Amino acid sequence: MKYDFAAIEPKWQKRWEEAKVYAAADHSDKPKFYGLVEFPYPSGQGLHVGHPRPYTAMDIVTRKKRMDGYNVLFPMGFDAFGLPTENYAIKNHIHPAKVTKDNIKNFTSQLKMLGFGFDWDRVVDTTDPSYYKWTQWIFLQLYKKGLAYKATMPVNWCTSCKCVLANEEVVEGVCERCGAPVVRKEKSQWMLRITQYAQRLIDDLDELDFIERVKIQQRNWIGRSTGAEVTFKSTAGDDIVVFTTRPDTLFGATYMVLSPEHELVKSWLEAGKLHNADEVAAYQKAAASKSDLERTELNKEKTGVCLDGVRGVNPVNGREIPIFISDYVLSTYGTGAIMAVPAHDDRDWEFAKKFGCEIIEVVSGGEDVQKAAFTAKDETGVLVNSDFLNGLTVKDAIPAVTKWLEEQGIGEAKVNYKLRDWVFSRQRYWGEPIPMVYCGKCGWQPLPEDQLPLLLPEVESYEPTDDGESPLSKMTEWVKTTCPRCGGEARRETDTMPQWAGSSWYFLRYMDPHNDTALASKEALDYWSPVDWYNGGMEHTTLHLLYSRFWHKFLYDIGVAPTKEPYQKRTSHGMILGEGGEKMSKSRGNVVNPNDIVAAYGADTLRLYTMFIGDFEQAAVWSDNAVKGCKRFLDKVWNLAESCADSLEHTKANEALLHKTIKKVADDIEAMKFNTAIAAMMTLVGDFQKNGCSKGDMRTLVTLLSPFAPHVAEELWEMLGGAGFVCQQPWPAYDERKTAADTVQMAVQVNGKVRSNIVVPADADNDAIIAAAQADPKVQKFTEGMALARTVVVKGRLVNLIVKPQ
RNA sequence: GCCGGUGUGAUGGAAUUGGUAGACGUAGCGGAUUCAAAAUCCGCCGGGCUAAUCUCCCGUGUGGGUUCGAGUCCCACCACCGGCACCA
Repeated sequence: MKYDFAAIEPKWQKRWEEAKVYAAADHSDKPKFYGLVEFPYPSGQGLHVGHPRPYTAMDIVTRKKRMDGYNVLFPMGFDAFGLPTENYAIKNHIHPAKVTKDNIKNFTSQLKMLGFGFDWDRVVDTTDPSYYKWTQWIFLQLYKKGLAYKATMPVNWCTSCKCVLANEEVVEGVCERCGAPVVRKEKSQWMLRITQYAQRLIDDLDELDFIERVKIQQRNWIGRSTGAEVTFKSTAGDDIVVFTTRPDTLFGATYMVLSPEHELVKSWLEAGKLHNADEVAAYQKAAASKSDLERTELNKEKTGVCLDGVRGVNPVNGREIPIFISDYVLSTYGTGAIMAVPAHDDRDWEFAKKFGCEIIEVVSGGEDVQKAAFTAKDETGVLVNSDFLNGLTVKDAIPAVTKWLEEQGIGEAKVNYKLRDWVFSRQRYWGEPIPMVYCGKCGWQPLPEDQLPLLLPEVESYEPTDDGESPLSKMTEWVKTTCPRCGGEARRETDTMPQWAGSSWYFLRYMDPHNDTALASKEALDYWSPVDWYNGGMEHTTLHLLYSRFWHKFLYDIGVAPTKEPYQKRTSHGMILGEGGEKMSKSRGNVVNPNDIVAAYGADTLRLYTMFIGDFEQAAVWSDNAVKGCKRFLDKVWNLAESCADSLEHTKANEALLHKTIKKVADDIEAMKFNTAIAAMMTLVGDFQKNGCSKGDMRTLVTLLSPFAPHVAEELWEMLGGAGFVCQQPWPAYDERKTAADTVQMAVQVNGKVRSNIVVPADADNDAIIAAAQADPKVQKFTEGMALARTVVVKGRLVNLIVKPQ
């Protein structure tokens, strides 16, 4: 018989489905294991080779867990709201729901074709009303707790998608999705107060088993910095509050800078206090019209205008100092105002040089501050020109001055975060409707929960409008409603939620996907929480991963979720690149379609190859040629199974390696080193070919192989007379004692250089090993006439003789 | 600029975490089988020296260092990739 993957694979997929071997039990005496992969966006192109890599990896992990006796939950679903579907629908005049349905169908069959052990009874679809009912429900809870609010503010506006973007969706000043320029636009938006969770999102990382780069990236994104808020006076009598991380340098503040949007500037202009009002207004206007891209590109040259008519007063010494406006101070961070200390801040220094401001050294220990700012924040700097702070190090001066400011009532310690609140409105059709109603009398009112889900209405056109309104705004009949509070005439919110909404809690829905009275039952949540291991892309670190941690913490706070954190462990895979080492893309024409590989070599070969291609965490380059090696390996296994000896005993010659391999494959799966696990099995097969092998040997091999290549493993298991499914067998036991051979080969070094090899009994003691080494003629060539000064023995590896001339 | 990551044969990558560098796989070369090809099997496959050998010499981005011993640790640099970017 031949290894006929085209017949075998569908056969076993069908049998697995019939026997429901991958269904997770709601109740079980076994320990639970919840393995999760990021659910795909069901695009029209179908699966590409990027998908199988993380899916196969977690499939292997969860299959191994099942064999280890866990009750495993390994679910799959579809994150189906989003722009591509909507754009496709617009172009082809098909309803997005229909497009989504077709795409999901296609994705499902492709995923099944690859033999993943998903529990298909638990599929979720974020666009299904029975699902988004609960997305809307969570929004209402956020609203009720004051964590969702409507605010008019400058937001990121994608000129091509005609839609608002979250900060996280703007990459280098352009839209993450389409690459079009992003501009600032004043809009009234729903916002989520993620900033209220900033500290907890940082702190709780400590308890989690996330790979370090994910933690670092999240911490950096949240961007905590500690310092103080200090109140300056203006000569016009106002308080100007500034934030600084360096309160110790207060005596060196020689001017102030307000962001162009600062409200004090507005009020001074209106009150006619500024003699150069025209110049100031012109600068404000120019700053407002700059896109993010222009802001970042122009960040080399500092610009600004000095306010003529109002000055600031430094509270520590009563000195009057000039006030500027400049767009290097952001209105959205801190208080939108700074004290400038050019001697000890690079940006202030640069600005001071350009505008001729005074530079006063208050921390000694650096070079001449007229030539460059001295910014060290450690013990190297000592305070000078600073009255009561003189002589203190920077480290000591910061708490000292903070305490003093608090006593004087002119300042206090303060923590700031770079993280901004989450802009939650999108002016598009294909998203969850925001369940809010605006009444002229009562203001914004939440929809009563019994009216959920608030269904997306059928519309004629999904086109976004140029005036920045959602397509839903044209649905006058849908928009018109009554106020839940007073019963009067009211309008529905016409913006929809962003793509990230549905994915912020989907892992909870898998625990109890058909529940109609709660997002999931308490029992299911208690049993399955948290996700034990979640693998996904690095690109979601500051988006989905952060958002869903935020939502989950909120659900924990209101008593819905049982754990503080949603995911115990997070790992991340590298991308698969095209053959040239470039990103796969349609325009480059280097996209590999999994269907083609499955047709030519079978799903097992594809699975094996995507795991063998390289280090799982590292990017890897696709190679059509190397796929063949994996197919050959499976062919060899097949041929061995057909020709092996009938005995169920292990062959003596293979025993040591067999036991080593059992251990190695198990350890490597846990460490996600799938490539070396496969290499170890290849080595074992090489030994089987050399030494011959028995049915017993082959059964063990096939069991080890089954998480990686489940179809062929099932077929061979059956062929070798195994009972039941191989995927339901326990992981083979290995015997530590049997992994050791009787004798070992050791390298002999003389002064650190390998000169020979000796074979000694595995249990030989150091003296015996040294004696054997010294007896070796090749070694003697180098030790002759020398005195042995020292020996180093590494059991089972090498012996090093250190000799000196006599 | 700041924060991460990576750098090893022709090539994808291994290396028990300080212990014989190049496992395993591709590609290549030689042989067996075949009328022939495919498939399969066996052997070779970093560089140098050599007629050929020999753990003889060199070799893990570069230059130093620590160590009996360094791909692995330390210091200084170079190149590429990713993230952030006027966050006071």
